[in-house]
Amino acid sequence: MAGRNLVGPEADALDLGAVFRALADEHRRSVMTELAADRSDSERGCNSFDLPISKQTQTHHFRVLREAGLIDEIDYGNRKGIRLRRTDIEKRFPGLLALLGEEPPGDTAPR
Amino acid sequence: MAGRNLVGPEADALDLGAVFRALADEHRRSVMTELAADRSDSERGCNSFDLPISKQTQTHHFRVLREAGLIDEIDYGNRKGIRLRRTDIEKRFPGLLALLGEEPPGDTAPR
DNA sequence: CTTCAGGTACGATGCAAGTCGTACCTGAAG
DNA sequence: CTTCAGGTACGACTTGCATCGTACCTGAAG
Repeated sequence: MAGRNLVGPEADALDLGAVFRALADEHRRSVMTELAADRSDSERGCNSFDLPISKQTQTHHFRVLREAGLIDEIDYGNRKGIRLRRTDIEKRFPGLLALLGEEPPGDTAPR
Repeated sequence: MAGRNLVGPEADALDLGAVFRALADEHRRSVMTELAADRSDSERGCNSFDLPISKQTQTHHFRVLREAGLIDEIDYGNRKGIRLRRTDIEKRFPGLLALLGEEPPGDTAPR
């Protein structure tokens, strides 16, 4: 469990309702789709997704994703890292991340 | 495409966002979990789920599921039949229905 | 030290959605 | 015909949530 100082639920405690609610939002789903597409699972800066929303709203969305157990947030003080919890997700909900790839890219426009 | 007089989107037009939004609600997810568990895919009456909500709200939820492309609603005039669109769902989002079985039964309490 | 960019906390706002009350429709059974 | 259960339509209410404004914190660079 290295590099996870802003913690979400454990792998066994992932709630399907929270996951679906998290993925119901277009912006959060676009983030997850990008993360799922990168098989290297490298840590990313949270402004590397260029979401068309304010900083405060981005903070809110990343918090929702973390509390759903989908990502880790690594706090560096004045910046933050994002990493997909691929193994935990695949363990609890196998095939979920593959579904995100089924969505045609470019459909991530707000509403 | 027999027995589908209240139609939702075609199989190719299923929207992942609409699906996740539909499955984000506990009541709708409990319906889908029951339907997914029955491999015979027999048609069911829409009061066979004993949801702890009023008739009007049930109508609303079944409409959302239909418009998301997850179920068919067969109108008999004074009653209604519900059938899971398993093949369409599996074609567009393979593995999605299996995820619903990952949820422990009895977690379908409201809120 | 000051400055500045990245990020968070708190509150307010606006809109979407879940819920139900009332009224109405439909078809089957008396 | 009347009665009744199942279902819908419309509207109202309430909650949840996405969004942003303001203020504040953190760490790095001058």
